[in-house]
Amino acid sequence: MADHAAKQALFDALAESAKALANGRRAELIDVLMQGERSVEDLALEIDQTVANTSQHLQRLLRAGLVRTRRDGTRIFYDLSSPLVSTLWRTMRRVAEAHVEGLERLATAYVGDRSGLDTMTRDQLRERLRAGDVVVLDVRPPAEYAAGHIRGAVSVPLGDLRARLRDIDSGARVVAYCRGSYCVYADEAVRLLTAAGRDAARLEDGFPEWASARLPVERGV
Amino acid sequence: MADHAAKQALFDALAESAKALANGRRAELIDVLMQGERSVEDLALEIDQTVANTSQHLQRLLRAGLVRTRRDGTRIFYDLSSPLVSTLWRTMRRVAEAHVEGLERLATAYVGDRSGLDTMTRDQLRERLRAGDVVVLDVRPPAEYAAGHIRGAVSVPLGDLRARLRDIDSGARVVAYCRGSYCVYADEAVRLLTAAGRDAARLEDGFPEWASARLPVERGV
DNA sequence: GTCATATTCAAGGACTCCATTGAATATTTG
DNA sequence: CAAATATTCAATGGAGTCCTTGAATATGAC
Repeated sequence: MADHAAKQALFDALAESAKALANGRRAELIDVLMQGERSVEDLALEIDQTVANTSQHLQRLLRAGLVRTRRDGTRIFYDLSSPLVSTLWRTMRRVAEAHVEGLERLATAYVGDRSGLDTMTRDQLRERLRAGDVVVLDVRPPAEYAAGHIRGAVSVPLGDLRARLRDIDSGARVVAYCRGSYCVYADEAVRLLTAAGRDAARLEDGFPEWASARLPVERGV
Repeated sequence: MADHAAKQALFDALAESAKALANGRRAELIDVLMQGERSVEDLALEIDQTVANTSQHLQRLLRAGLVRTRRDGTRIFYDLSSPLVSTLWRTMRRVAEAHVEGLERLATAYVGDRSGLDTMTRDQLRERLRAGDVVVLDVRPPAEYAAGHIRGAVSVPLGDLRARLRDIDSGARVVAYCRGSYCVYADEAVRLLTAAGRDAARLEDGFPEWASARLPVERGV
């Protein structure tokens, strides 16, 4: 049969993309990059690491081919190299959710108690959008909204929500969404809205899942 | 905002399944297990490692929840814990194929030159099966055939093929398949059949892809 | 109970990974 | 050209990974 060395080299190479994702910080990076390209410094803030360390992780992802770079003046923007990478990370998450022991406990330790929050699935939101009786709020940072958002959604970054409460039709049902199920922006938004007497719910997952399900999206401001 | 430690712990946990797959030998193990459950010794032979080392890799996969075990007398059989794991490994392979540098070179170094081999896609084979004008050979070990095979396929382990040539209708078009595109059994079979003057081709991928595409399968002898 | 077989455990050395630190490089601004 | 900013590089210590080796454990056969 074929020689063992060649087989091992092949499977070592096939495992390369897993190695690139086999680190919590790099997983966080991929997760953020699913919302669109980012500069190194920005990513470092996002994952609470030094710029030097973040840069090294990014280069590791680059060597594995999972991300690509673009220079703009003095800044370098990293982005996922293809939608396949989103798919891989999403699959990885699903497998972890199904099989990694104690994950649920860690998730609630991070996102807190969600039992008081009303939620809505993608399908439910799609129905309401079709009916037109819902206000959809994108509570992510403006740059992420600009890079792509649910069609018809309004950009209201979490920090601006309180000030802009009066702009939101007080009779309407409000649905907030953000980066995904492990993102707490939408939770905060729903709590604030509910406390203000509004009828609010969060989308169960986030924009990447909406987009990858090929539901209607828009770009720009 | 939420504390960094909890977020890091969560993403470390999400990266656990990636860590489990982040090794060539463990990748080989998952790849073999996609054909069905196996004993430790059997798996060790398959990946050319000592039993002790194989056992440790298997336990790592077990801790990550990707595989499960079943005891039968003195033997312990390992199996994938869910079809999700197959999906993950298949996705990882696709990403590596698309993004890992030099993978193609390593693949041909292992499987050899396939330019002389006639191939057939899943869709083409499905058509021919519908028309009924094709003989399909499963050239994997008998245990893998028994665990599941393409409906209508005949089990002809590679080692038995030469002896059983006379049993194969000499006028028919023959399609051989095995574990997948990185498996060389079907290549060998097609070369042998072609050399014997038969009209032979290999299925581009293998049984797991056929099954996960929900095409007709059978189990048993 | 003893033996054979299959698997796991435990310890060690070589290697790689990770976060930190401080310096080096590249680009824009003035 | 000098200064400021953004990113990368290089070196370090500590932790984790991987394979090897030899011993320990568990089950079934006799």
